[in-house]
Amino acid sequence: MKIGSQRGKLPGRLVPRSFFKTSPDRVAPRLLGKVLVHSGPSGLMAGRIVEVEAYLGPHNNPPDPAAHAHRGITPRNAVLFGLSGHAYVYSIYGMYFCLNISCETEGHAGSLLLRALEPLVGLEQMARNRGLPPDAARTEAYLRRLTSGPGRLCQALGVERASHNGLDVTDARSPLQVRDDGYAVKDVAVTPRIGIKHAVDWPLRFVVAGNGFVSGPARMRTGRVLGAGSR
DNA sequence: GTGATGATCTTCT
DNA sequence: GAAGATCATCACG
Repeated sequence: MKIGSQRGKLPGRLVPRSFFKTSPDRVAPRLLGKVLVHSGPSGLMAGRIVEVEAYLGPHNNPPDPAAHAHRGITPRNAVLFGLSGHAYVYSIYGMYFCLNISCETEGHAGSLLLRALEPLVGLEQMARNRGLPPDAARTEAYLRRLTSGPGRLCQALGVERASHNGLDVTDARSPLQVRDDGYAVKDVAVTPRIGIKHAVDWPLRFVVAGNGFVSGPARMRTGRVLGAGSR
């Protein structure tokens, strides 16, 4: 399929690279409400970003011990040290993938982990990719299992390392894009990051306050709501 | 609802 | 050789 041929069908407008050029803790809250779009062999799928974690680059003071870039560049994390706005996809626990977007300037290796989407387009295909039966009722509990969680959203959209690592999400020709459809998030809440062993209480996880597609146990789905003007 | 357990393998030391 | 930015399932209350 020719990607360019369906450019006009994609929701909203492309988010420019300049959007990603600042530090992860500043970009992450602003990324909430944007739309992740994947146009691949199995069709168009899209979801609204409702949960993002920030991982600070090794230049940060103090350094972020939970970040993959913490000990410097390796073959795995090389994408993070390049231009901002590129997909960093890695495999985790031998069975899942996680999708990040590089940010900050070249060499600074800031990273944004996409942790949950609210599914918008291509729900049937997402369910197939996740190995779930189709469900006409589409209860919230069912929809949550599609894209609530970093491993789940990659599986739902068919994102994996071999074909998606290094893609430019700010390129109109890319099968993986971040787009802005004008949706405005009301409140952003902050919590500690999930599933890490270091810097466990740094407030670098950002969620759309009150959104049902945020991942994790109930007590982790709410947090301190950021005041107006801080985003 | 919560907490524990195991699956499974890539990456870096 | 160990750790790891996860998830599904199970027991329990």
